[in-house]
Amino acid sequence: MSPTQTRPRQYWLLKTEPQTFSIDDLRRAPKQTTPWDGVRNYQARNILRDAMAVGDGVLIYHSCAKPLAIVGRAEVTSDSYPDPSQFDPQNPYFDGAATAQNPRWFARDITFVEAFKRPVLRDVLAHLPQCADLPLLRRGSRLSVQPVAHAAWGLILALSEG
DNA sequence: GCCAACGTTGGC
DNA sequence: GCCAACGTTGGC
Repeated sequence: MSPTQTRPRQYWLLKTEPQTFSIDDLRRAPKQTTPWDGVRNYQARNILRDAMAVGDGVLIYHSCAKPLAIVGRAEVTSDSYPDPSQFDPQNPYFDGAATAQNPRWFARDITFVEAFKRPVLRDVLAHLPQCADLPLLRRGSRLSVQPVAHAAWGLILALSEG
């Protein structure tokens, strides 16, 4: 946690395909922490780089999964830093246009907080007025790093507790 | 596996 | 700067 946090805590949602990286992978990661890297969309990049802050809350959503659901919670635990994968030619996320002086893509560390006892299903979210503004539920939305309003955050946590 | 929606690329 | 083509995402 930053001792100099200067704004109210904000909330975010991160999409991940569990066959690639799941909430259990995060739980079992060293220090229960992972770099959230490989993001190659400018809008998502901007959120990652500029909008997030240490201490912010993060919901983890499993896409391409059964069931589609928010499955747990994490916390932002680092400032943004250049995503190392953009510099590695062996990495699928390599970007030849990026340089150390002028990185294009950014990452942050996130740390496991809990796996929901009751994952909050997409089908349920879709019926909640408090969640109507979630980009997640917008038709055709592909944003993998997105904001979550306070009301939605509170409701989702309440639902996760049953 | 399908395909709609979206973002990016590149020719002009 | 337009826009068609293409690749990717991600629910269904």
